Amino acid sequence: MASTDKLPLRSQDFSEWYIQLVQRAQLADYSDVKGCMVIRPNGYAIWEHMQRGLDAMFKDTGHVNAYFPMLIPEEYLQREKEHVKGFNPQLAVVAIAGGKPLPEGERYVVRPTSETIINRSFAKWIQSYRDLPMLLNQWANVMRWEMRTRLFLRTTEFLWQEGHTCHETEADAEAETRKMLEVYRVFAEEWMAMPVLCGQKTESEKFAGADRTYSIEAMMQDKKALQAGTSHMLGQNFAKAFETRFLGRDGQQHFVWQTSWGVSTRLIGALIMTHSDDQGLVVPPKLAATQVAIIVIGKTPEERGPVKAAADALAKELKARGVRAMVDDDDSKSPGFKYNEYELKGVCLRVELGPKDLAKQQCVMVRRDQSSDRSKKAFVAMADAAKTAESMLEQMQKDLFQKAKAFRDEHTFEVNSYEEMKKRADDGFLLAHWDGTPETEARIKEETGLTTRNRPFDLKQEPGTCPVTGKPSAGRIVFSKAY
RNA sequence: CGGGGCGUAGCGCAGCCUGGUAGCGCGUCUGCCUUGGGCGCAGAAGGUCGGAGGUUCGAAUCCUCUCGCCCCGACCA
Repeated sequence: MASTDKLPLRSQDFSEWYIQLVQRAQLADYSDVKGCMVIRPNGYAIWEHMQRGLDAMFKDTGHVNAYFPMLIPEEYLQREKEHVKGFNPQLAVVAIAGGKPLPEGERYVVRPTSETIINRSFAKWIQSYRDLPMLLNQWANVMRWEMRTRLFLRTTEFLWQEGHTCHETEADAEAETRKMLEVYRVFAEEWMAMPVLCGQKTESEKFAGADRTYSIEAMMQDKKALQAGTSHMLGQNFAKAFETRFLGRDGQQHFVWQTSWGVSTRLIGALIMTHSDDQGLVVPPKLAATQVAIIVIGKTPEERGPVKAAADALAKELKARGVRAMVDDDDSKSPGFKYNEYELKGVCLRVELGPKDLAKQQCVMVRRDQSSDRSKKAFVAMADAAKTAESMLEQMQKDLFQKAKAFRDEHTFEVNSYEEMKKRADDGFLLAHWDGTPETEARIKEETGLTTRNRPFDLKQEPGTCPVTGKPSAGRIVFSKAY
């Protein structure tokens, strides 16, 4: 059993806490394949719920799913100058196939992202403005040979969805880019209960091959930032490289305007680092595999019999309401052991049911996000149990978001001098002026470890002075240390 | 590729500095006892100390080489 020792404390060593938690909650393991991880059923269950939520939102916005090959002819990658420059160092290349070495130029790369191979198809499929917009999404694995990896946050191979769309006009593509960023915001905030900043990335932080990149940025409990999703306005860069053209309403040939956007299993890491505590995993109800665990308590079979019957009845009622509930009748483990076990695994609501409760026709309910406070046990009449459980889950979803938002807001500051930036480098999100040059951005990163996250849409842009160079600044941007 | 750390029982570790033939916790097995916050007690099994070479009467311990893993950094859509 993996759960006899306590976790390291978040406040003492956040990295260690995170790694131990991921493994002890049986979400994922390191693989023997360097840089890769094994997502275990508990971890994959969270991904499945994420997929379900996201996929529904993509369909609502008119997108359809498709699937393209994992191997991309090397030559495709080379076609877009910035794209190949950005990804070349991270590629895994297939140099032998069918027992024969492939000559240079005829090799394949394992997709690091699919813009190029999808554009090959777009170029064939799209003839006229009547074929537009083309709105595709792909659920897939991709591979990027990163130097340093971290469970869920950055692994050599990862699972994601990548949306790829083609539009008639620049304005349409821009609107799509922003629309999908908004979909990500809603998903992050309403499903993951994770507040995010929506905004534009800087030139040096944008996607290789895009005109503009937008991101959602979240704050983890160690006050570091995590880029949780990106949406790219690709302009006509790939269209030109692959000759993805259409006959316009004006009777002329035009290159399509494109977007791409993606989120990955990194979101699982984000979820953990946003909500979980020293007891283990905390998962928002909308994404939890098990929302309610009912624990049967009793010494003898005579005692347990009626308790089990009541527990089963409650579980049935919960399931009828669409709540993911389970009954734990295992008498080989003590109730106390199970409390800790379910807290580690992130079950949202624990129901304790024993002979004493049954005599009073009640049960005990403990919300996972309040379980460290032992006074927060709720005594609930059995008649109301299902309804109460359901409303407690709803409340928990809201409270998790509010708590995370309050944390982020408490750790967001305006800073007005370079000294102040250096001093507060580890304190969270710093709103600072910047002269807009990559040189200054690079210098700040070098000297303080701070990187630009994005320029949030809702951050009022007022002119000021760059604290580093004293040059004029168009407005503040978010700086933070980041994963 | 730099910097640091670690390889000793299924898992987590101590022992190493100052050499004397291996120990603790958890888990496992047996029995009793327990079950509302990680039950308790008693007993038992389980190891070529990552590998190779060297020093020595004697090496987990000292020296050399080697393999592997982890953390931090550099890198990064």
